[in-house]
Amino acid sequence: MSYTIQEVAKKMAISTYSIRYYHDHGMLPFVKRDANNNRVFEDTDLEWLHLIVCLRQTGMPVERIQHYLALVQEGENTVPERYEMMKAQQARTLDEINDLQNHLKTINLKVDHYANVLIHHKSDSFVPSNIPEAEEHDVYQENQ
Amino acid sequence: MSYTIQEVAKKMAISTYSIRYYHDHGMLPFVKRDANNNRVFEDTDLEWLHLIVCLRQTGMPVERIQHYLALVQEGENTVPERYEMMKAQQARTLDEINDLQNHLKTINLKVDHYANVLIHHKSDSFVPSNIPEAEEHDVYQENQ
DNA sequence: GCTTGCCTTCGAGTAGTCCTAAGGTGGTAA
DNA sequence: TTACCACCTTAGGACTACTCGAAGGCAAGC
Repeated sequence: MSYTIQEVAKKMAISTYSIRYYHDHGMLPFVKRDANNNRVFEDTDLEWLHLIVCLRQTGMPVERIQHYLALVQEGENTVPERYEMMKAQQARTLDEINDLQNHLKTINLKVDHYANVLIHHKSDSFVPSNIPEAEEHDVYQENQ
Repeated sequence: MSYTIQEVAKKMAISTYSIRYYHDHGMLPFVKRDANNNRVFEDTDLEWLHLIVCLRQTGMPVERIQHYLALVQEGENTVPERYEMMKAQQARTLDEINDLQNHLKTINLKVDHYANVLIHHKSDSFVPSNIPEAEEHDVYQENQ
């Protein structure tokens, strides 16, 4: 199967701009062109791109991805470095998920608070002020 | 309690550059200055900043955060809009956590694969090629 | 008095994405 | 044949949210 840039963009849920950017920066080395110079993507390219999207969205900079892809093409002797890179990315992603889950708790409190305000004091209750203290239903509390 | 910009940066695990950026862009409206023009952060400022960091790290653009903070200062009649904003952010964050968990699976497969390669064929096994097909232990497979 | 270390402002640099402009190609249809 | 649509191309600029460097102020310690 082969695909146009637009089909690939839809499949991967990213923009055509990003795909061109990755291609122009050497991250999709197997993409071919048709007679009209249009990019033609094969399944192999989709796999590469899927990995690129995965690494980008877990926060790996383009430069590191380029390095990783170069290692893949270099051969089996680069496996130790690739292993370390993926382990680092794994740890990084776990951290990020953890951070997001903590942030989610803060947001949940806000949602609950506003839901309560909307149900209980429908503009008829005493509201002391609108300085930020009025928002302190989830007072920031951290380490120590 | 009051804090220097550096103490706040450490507490929030962000750079002093970012804090100045948020302050310069009106997102920390209660930060005071000492006799030497240095920023002085109180606990109230930490709460605001904590929320800013939370919203930023869950992907809300600075412009939206500015709008949200303006709504907070505007008073109780903006609660419905704030409620909608926080619900949207909640949904967005759940999506992002989900995406990250899927990406993590891909990365886990890579880690496992490389671990296997390192244990079993310690450079003495038959390696067919180093074209990307050699990497296809987690072939990209998606919708349909 | 000099160094160290923190703070300040201002302006420039960066990554990655997004968008516009200007143009080419292929298909359909009046 | 001409018009139009929908897609593709490139080059280059705009944008966001930082990130950093330069140049300088102030206070403490030797």
